[in-house]
Amino acid sequence: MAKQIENNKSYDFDKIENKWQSIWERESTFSVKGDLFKNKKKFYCLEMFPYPSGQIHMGHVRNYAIGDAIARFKRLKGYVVLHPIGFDSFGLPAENAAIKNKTNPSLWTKNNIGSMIRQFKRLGFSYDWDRIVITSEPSYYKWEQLFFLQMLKRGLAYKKISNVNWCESCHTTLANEQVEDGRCWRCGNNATIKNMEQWFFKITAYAEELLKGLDNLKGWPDKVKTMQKNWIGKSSGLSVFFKIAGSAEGEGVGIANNNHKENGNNGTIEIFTTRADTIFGATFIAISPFHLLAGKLTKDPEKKIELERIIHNSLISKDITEKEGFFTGSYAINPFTGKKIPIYVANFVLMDYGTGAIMSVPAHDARDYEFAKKYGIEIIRVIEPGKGLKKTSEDGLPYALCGVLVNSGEFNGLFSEKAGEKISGYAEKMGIGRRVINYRLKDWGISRQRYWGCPIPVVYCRKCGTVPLNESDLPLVLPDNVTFTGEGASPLEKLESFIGTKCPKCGGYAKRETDTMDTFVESSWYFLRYTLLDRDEPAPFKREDVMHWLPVDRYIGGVEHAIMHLLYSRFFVKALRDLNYFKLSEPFKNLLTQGMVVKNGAKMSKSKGNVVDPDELIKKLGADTVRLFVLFAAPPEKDLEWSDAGVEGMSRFIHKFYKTILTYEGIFRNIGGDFQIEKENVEIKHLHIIKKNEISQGVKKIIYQLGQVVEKVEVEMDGRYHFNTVISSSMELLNGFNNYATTHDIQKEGVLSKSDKYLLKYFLNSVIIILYPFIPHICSEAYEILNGSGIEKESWPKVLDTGHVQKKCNIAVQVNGKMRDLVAVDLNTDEDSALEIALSSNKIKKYVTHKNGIKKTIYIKNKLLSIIV
RNA sequence: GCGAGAGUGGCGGAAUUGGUAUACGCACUGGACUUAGAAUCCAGCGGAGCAAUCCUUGGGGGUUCGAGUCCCCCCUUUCGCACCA
Repeated sequence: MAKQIENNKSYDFDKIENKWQSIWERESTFSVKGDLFKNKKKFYCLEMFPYPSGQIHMGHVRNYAIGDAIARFKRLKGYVVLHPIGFDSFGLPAENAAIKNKTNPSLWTKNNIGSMIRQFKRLGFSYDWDRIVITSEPSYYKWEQLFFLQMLKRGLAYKKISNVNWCESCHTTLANEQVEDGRCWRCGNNATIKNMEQWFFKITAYAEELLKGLDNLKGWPDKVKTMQKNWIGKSSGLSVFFKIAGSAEGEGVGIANNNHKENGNNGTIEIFTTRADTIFGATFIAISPFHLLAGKLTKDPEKKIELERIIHNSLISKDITEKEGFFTGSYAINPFTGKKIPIYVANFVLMDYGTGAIMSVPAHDARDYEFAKKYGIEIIRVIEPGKGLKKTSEDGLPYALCGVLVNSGEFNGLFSEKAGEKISGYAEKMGIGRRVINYRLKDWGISRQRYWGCPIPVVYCRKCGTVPLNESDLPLVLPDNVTFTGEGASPLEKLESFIGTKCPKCGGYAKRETDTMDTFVESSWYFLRYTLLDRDEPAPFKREDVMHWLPVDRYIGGVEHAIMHLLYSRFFVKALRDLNYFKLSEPFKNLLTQGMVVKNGAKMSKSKGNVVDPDELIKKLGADTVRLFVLFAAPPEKDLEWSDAGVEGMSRFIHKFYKTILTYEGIFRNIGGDFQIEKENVEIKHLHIIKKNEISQGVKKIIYQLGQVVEKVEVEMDGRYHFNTVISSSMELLNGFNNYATTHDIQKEGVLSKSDKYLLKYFLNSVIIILYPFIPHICSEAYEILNGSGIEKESWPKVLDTGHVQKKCNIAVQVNGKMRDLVAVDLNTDEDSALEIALSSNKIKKYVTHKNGIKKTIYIKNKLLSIIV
């Protein structure tokens, strides 16, 4: 009923939006085809593609409205814009839905994609639909399997047994990046540790490049770069070999041929430290419970049970609530002091960082201190706070800062940094240690024990071992004929028709790999696939297309992918570069991370009951209104607080905007063609010439204001993307126009000169163009009403010089730094006359009684006069 | 604990470079139109005060003729990492 009333009035958004959406669809308005783009400026505008859950939410609307505004703006600025969309369609929800509803994941996914496409189209996003990517289709993942085989050949993909993160609820392993706060990123279940054989991508081979590359990503938010930097976690230090007392004594401890894996085999134990300067204070060695030596050195049966218990606890949860451990019974020799120090097993020592063993310096490390106190281990101070160094309140222990060495033999008196250098040098010279660089980053575990993912193209042959498929046998298609029991393992593991195959090498019986790839693999290269128009090409993409379109000029998505997706993608592009696909090192030049949409201060979620459904809102108020609100209510990088009343305000504005166009349509519809404002030198004959003396003052003024906004918006739309300020400026322009129009009664015959009419039409057209990126339907309609043609061939408005000279301006007058009055002065008035005028103001007189009393003045032309008395 | 960001009316937010704080919108109040309401339009809207005037950008200090903006300390809050040796 309410809608009926609205529709009977002027703005029938359903009709208008459907009209333009069908035009865009019919004419493929936003497709980039053929060679058209080759000699024009390009712009690759990309939003993170969605998982096809079937329902879009406000977060999507916001993400894609931002991207669409940028894409449409760039087109107006003359760029050929690649603006694609696709679906990240492998993943667990499809499989869970299949279990729950007894459907097929591929069918479920297909249906969801269909309804999401409908929703995107209903929102009027300007996508190039010819380039859609659906990652669960063999035509897509075929290439991913090829990359895998090529990476395998290069050693960038490999298999190993290790302790990996396991989510019992998702029944699969997780990469390190996918464990947040000890929990599974997807379901929030507590992650445990499992010892399993897994496929890995060797992302660590690129650790240094991934880190260094961040410096060049000028268009990324610092926040994201810091997060990646911390995640990569580079630290340089010293690894030192401590002899184990009583084992193979006298045997040389040369390290020339030693490597990590043999650690402990030759009667030594290798530790890693970033504080070599504290080595004289090392009073015990702590090793991880998973360390090879933990089992070897622990002889006492009771302690063996203790070790088992600690290992068990570490596997259950990554979270260590209390430090615990035990003395193994063995000692090591501190190579610098020559003293025997006990070797402890300690639960807080990580096996997969450094060497899995540390030298513990309780005097100068809080963790070691806590442990030493608990087990009564000796604490020796070796660092004193030096002069000129920042001191802690008491300089008590543990003292973890730098300082001057004491109790450190020949190194006494040196500052930490220098001492660290010398000690490291000494260790290297004596062959008992070496400088090393460690990264926190681990290789990317990509095996998933689930069905709905990209099959890993290898088989296991009893004779030949692990054998990759031949490239010509790709794609290895994920079989469709599976049954979902919902019990633990992937249905692939029971599908004999899939598992049983021939070994590509010997032709004998072989079993297929039943794990599938992490879905983050698909999203690591989809942005490359978009560049390929002809999907029948026998290639994942063409080098020339990638080199033309990439890097992505503006990438928009949620900050939750700051590490996972954005790090994997950077790695993948570097790996493909090294596989000689193209010369490109970084995929995303500029990154915009948008905030969440919240209601009543909380993230929208079903459980909180604060979800706003975009579909319903579009039905009620239209796509333009919804889009305008999500762009107006907050700058993109901040969280957006939902407000139903605020949305209605946007609807009101669009009504007003449309009404203005309809009201003045009659005056401006027949004003056509290009025009030129008269200039002294050149005039182009076929253009309408606007005579400056024919323009009324009011028109000059609003054209001047338009120019100011056009310039401001241009800056905003090219970097900061604070659409809220752009939209508010547009509102001011419209209000200004309406004010002028009503106070001057411009509809009356003879009020407007022909030049005025040309300029006011230009004004209205410009407002329409400025708003078009945000509310494209109504702007297309408004433009057509005034001009009889489509807005897409329009370009961004120019700033016109109508000869408008502002004669007066207000300057702020301060007395002793306090704002006292605003006075009107001629533009560019000099200081003396400005002061005269200011002093004639009653408000100023009150504070400045005598001109002689003035000590000093500060004058900024056309802005401010500051008087000090 | 470490690291990064944020704190401005009743609310979302503006002020990009130190120079008229509170643009734009929402909510609210009054008025016009109407039998009435909705919608629309007009006016008002940081706080205190009759007023002149004073106060106001989380709190305190500082630099400056002048600070929301720069510096120091503190508080609150959001996010990320969390035994990475």
